[in-house]
Amino acid sequence: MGKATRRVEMPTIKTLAEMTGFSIATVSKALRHSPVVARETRDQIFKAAEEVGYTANTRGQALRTGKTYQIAVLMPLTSASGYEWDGVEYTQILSGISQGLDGSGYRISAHIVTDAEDGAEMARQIAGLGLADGLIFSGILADDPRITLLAETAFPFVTLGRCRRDIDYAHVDVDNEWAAHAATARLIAGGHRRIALVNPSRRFSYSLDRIDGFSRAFREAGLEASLDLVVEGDLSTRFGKESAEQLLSLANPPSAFVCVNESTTLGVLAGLSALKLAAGRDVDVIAYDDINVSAYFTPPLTTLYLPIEQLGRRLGQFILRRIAGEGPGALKETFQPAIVPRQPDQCRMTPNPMTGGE
Amino acid sequence: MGKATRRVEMPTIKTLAEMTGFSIATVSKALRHSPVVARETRDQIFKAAEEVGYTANTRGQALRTGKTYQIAVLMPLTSASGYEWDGVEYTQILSGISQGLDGSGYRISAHIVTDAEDGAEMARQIAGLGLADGLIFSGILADDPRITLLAETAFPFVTLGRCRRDIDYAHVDVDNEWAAHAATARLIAGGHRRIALVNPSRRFSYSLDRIDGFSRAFREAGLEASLDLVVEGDLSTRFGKESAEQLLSLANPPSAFVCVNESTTLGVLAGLSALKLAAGRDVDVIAYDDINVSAYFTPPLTTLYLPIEQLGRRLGQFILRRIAGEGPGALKETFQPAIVPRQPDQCRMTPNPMTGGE
DNA sequence: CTGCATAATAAAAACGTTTATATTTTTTCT
DNA sequence: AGAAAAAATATAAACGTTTTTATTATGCAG
Repeated sequence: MGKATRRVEMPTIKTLAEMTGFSIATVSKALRHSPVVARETRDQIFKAAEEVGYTANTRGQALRTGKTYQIAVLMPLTSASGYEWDGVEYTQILSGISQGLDGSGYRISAHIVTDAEDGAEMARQIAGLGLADGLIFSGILADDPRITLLAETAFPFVTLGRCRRDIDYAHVDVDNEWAAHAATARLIAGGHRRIALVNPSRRFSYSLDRIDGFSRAFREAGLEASLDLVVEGDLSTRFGKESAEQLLSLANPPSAFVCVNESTTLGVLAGLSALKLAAGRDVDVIAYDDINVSAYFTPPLTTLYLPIEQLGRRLGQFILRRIAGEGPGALKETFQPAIVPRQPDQCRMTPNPMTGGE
Repeated sequence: MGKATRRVEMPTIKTLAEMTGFSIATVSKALRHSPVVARETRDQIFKAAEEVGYTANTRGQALRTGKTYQIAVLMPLTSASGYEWDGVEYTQILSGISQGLDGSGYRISAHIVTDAEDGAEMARQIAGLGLADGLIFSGILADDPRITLLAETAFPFVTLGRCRRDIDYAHVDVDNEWAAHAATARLIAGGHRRIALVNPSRRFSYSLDRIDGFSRAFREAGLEASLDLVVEGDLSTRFGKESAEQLLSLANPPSAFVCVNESTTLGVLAGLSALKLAAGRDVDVIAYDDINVSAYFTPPLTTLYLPIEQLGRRLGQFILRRIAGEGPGALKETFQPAIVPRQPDQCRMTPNPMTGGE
């Protein structure tokens, strides 16, 4: 009447009750395949439902059951202006989660958080107010307040990454220690002795994991790790560029880089180029590869490929199982990255007398 | 009792009613700042609310009002395997939308869609079942079924991009015709005559816009547009590389490229590199810059910078106004990209006798 | 047949709001 | 002071489900 094109009245459970002559209770039970209702009546009700195109009203269900049929995902964005590569991998993560949730009726609600405190507050709110039935988040700190917070409640959550505290919770992770070790060992085998590690802040758990792997590779080779060449910062392209420039201007510069993600890698390459150096010729670079694009860098780089979408898929599957009541025990998985060699990664500089292998 | 750590009973409107001695109706009205309730009672009720940390139950509100306090965002992902740059700009878009929604109480629900049909079905569902109060989507086709569908209903939506049909709807867009014209004109002024346009499929509205601008630049210079050098495909890095290789092997190859986004640009650069050519030396490349990273390409490229996060912010603001009842009339904005010169973009090849300016 | 399980369905309450209508209290005016 | 008007609050219904409890119908043993 008043409003233009008033949406046609949606059929409810009551509609079906009137159509079939059964009570709304029976209709509800039938729709949920309850065994107490006779097969024949159930069929009848389903027929009616199909006829009028009935779909359960999520709001009614939500109120009654307390469920939202939503999975909240916290997307960490620094929102540093001009740093717009930030979080690019999140599209793939969301896509993966979405696949993992497929067919379950659960939807994704995305929440942008700008830092750990913000994230903790958001987690508290989501769990406390029941804004979602489950929570997924990443960017895990060595001592992550969100994990300690949520682990105390019964609220289902799964993390992408592990914290360093001994807490029992569902998670999916990449074996960062292994990956950093593999990259570093490969470079050491190629004759490199001064290797830079372009890393995120040590607050992040995976930052520490990478330093561990990095150190182990040196230790296993009987060498002293070039820990003075470990730099940490945001993962922006700018940071990569500045790091490369700064490190290469040192008295005892690196002959190779291990880069934490593609954004910084691109920055490092830009830094090399600004110094008239080239990866694969003057310096070797091995990169973590979130979004499968390093193959197109000039030159193509050796990478540690992280199947990010697959991780996302697992996150989705795990959160569903948590919501279904399963404990965190079996819901832990660590993916081994694949090393994709695209360069010989042989050191072309004479080993520095100060640090070279003895 | 049974369940471990049974979450403490949340205070409801009823709790407040009992605490203050008023009826739940009065409490409800007070909380919503209704003018009918006396100032003094309102203060009393707010004090009680604060005391017990009351927050309105979204599910109750949702059922009663029919509102979900959610904005659905359709994220188009081709999910072509190995093409993981796809949709990288979406993180920024979501971030922008989130900012535009800030303080409104609205949250974002993200829906991954794989193609236009999927997207149309999802739009129909969201609007039909009232899964959200508003809808935002992009990847607009010249004749987009979602727009025609939704424009018929009263369901609030805002698009990122415009379709080519004469429909009145809220949208935010980039002036693609202008941008393609600017890039092409700059290259023509630099002496280029054979210019390639690496473009998405012509199904997309903005693809056509870019061809229009591209053509206009030639027309205004009194030249024939090199329309044979317009290639279309998905916007993957691979597509960029293959396009560059294929175009440069033509008998009458381009001396410059206009690239549709950074993913393809990187591919084009990789293609050039594979042919032992370099941008800025043998060939000029101007790129659209979604995620502000072209500055770090080697060499830095001249780009058309799209303030994508800003677009997102506007999308958020517009959808709120649509939901508040405002018509689409004033909710239309077209952003002018900024051209960021980082190369001279001068043609270094002798003009081809077949097509050179006469 | 009566009584009693068992199966099938119905009735009613509840989830937490909002809102239309009804009631009470206060104010204003004659 | 008393009636009418205005202000403040209360009652009750509704949104669409699910679930507990109650009712009716059916089958079967004694």
